[in-house]
Amino acid sequence: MFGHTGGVSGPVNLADVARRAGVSPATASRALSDHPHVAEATRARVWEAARELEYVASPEASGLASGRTGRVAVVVPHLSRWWFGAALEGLVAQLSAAAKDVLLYRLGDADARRTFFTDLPARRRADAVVLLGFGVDDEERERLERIGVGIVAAGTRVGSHPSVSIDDHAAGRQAVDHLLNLGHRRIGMIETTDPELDPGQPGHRSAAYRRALADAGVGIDPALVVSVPWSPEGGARAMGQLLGLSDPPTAVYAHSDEVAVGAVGTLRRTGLQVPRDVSVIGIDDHPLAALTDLSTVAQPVFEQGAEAGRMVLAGLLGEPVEERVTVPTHLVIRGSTAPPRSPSGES
Amino acid sequence: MFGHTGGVSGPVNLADVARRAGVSPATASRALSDHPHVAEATRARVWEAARELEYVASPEASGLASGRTGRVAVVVPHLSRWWFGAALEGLVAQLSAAAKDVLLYRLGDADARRTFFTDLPARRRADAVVLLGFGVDDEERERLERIGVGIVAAGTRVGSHPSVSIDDHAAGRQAVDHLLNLGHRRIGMIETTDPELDPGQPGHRSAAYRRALADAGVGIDPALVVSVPWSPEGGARAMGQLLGLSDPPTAVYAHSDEVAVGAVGTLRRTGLQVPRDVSVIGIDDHPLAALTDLSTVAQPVFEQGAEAGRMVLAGLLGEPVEERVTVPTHLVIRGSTAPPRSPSGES
DNA sequence: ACCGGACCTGGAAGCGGTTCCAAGTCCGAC
DNA sequence: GTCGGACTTGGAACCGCTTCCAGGTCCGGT
Repeated sequence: MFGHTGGVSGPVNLADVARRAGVSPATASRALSDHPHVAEATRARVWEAARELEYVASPEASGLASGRTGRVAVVVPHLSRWWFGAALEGLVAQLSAAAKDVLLYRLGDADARRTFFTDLPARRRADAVVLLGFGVDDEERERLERIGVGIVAAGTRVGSHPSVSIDDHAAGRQAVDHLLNLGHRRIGMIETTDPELDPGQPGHRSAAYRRALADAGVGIDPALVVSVPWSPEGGARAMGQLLGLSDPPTAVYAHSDEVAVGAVGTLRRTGLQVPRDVSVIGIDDHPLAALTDLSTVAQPVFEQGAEAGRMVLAGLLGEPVEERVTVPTHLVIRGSTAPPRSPSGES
Repeated sequence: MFGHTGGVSGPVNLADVARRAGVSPATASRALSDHPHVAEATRARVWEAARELEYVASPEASGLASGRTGRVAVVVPHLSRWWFGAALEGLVAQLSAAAKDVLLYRLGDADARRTFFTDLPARRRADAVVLLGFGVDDEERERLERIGVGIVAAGTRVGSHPSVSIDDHAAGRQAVDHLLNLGHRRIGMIETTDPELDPGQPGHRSAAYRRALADAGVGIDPALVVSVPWSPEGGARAMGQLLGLSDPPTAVYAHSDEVAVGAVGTLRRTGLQVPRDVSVIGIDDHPLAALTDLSTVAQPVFEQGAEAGRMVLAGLLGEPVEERVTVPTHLVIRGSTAPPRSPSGES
């Protein structure tokens, strides 16, 4: 069936609709795009004709003529990770409700990334670009801006463009404070480095850890902080490293649930019990967290995508767009965190 | 920055490139699209001019003129589930390597679905449509075919259009046969019903279960088969139901890993040990399976998306496309399956 | 030296809409 | 009974690129 181009008598054009409705193409066009200054009766007749003919306007033609594409480009670093899929879902829901087409660009590796920002394939292809969990550096941002279309970010900040995200520092504090409140004093952190996500921005989730400990008057032991690339395996490895310390932590704060789950796996394999021997907390409220009874700090992911979608649509309509929306996170206490076995202070 | 339309002196057009290269637009067009019958020197000059000017062709204009859009529409029922994200990743990798734009349509609910097949928004917007884990009934298929573009399916079959998928029956047998080989005779099945996935097709994974038991001479107890909607919670619930039987199963076969993980959760909560008390096996080899040490039947997901992409590209080039590619699955034995505690036969 | 043909290249006609501009209609107001 | 203006409508000029068609060049063959 490939190569077979269309129905019996070729596609239906605006001219066909106009003829059937007994008006000029100009009027038909106005009627269909809900312009003012079209008699109600005429508008109805045109719509009726269009319906009967199953008319679908050629986006190419109307785009060429109007200069608008009706498309929104979405840039993501990953597709198979939960956060991105969920956020994308929220975004797509909004956009398709507004009849915008979604153009998907996945920039997986540095190569794809460079090509994208060099060739700017999105140029002329979309009316706006959404960066979904995709941080860019200044140079990339500048190049992107040269496309001349609206830019919206979700999950990160991009210059002063409208963006929606959580307060990473606050989320980190919610997690670490929870551990502190439980009485933990020797708290490890599994930090994840994901250059795709935030090349420019410093790790707010890490800063929150240091700040929380400082505020609680707990000294920071650099040995308790382990950096790994994002992945459950990374979490497993990091946990192994922490367990190798002469004075291992009684609780561990991981930057994400997936990493936390990896850490829990290592603990189990080692024969240690969670939370009896070690408490573990993550961030995200990944579905996996509920399944594995992991305490975490929940963030509304779908909602962030949806909000980004709303921002894009508002921007496209010329409406004012809030520059910075922060969605709230909240602590979800499950079965992976508990007070330390022996109160801190005793060893 | 919304509404700000482009750089200093407006976008660069083909005419600008042609002028700079000292040729006509016609020749410039031919040179850039690698047509034959263009002198090598001319071609080079044009490319050079295009590079200097950062020329990007207007897809609207070229689409309008050529009748091709350079876009491929992808239809998915979900985005936040692993399978879909992973398959999409494979697909996108192939398509973007061929400079095709990907248009994403998520048809989440019945409403979106109806609208999609009624209005056919994909009409004129793409050169081909890929159904990713998205089954359609005959009526929908017919409407889709009326768009007149190539159709490719991944994860399902759609009429006689090119498709790539696993052999669900074989996968199911690999799982159930594994349990049988371990000595289990009382084997439960957690069946998932997902209308989005396969409205037309019968459950091959279920048929495989019945066939495997029959081949092994094991009678089928209808009470051992539980149907739930796809989700870990569904799996948890189903497991609860199975445990409520007077003679519960010694092993459980779930249609997917996510469901299996839910089942394992219930077992743990009930105080039963896996695999000592009950063995559990799923299908997919979801990353989660490795993390939770779940035995499963692995399927190459990324690869299915990639193959679908290759099929689309071949079809677009007019090359012959295989009608039905079946990718192999293989049993992955992990720690969730073991021989039954008391050999079958004794009760 | 002449001729046919292979190669290159330019001219120009669309592709299918949108929108500016102007013309026409019809009404109420002066 | 005119005249001005608001509302409708049609004509026509693009939007930027592709491609058919034809003209021009240059080469080898006879």
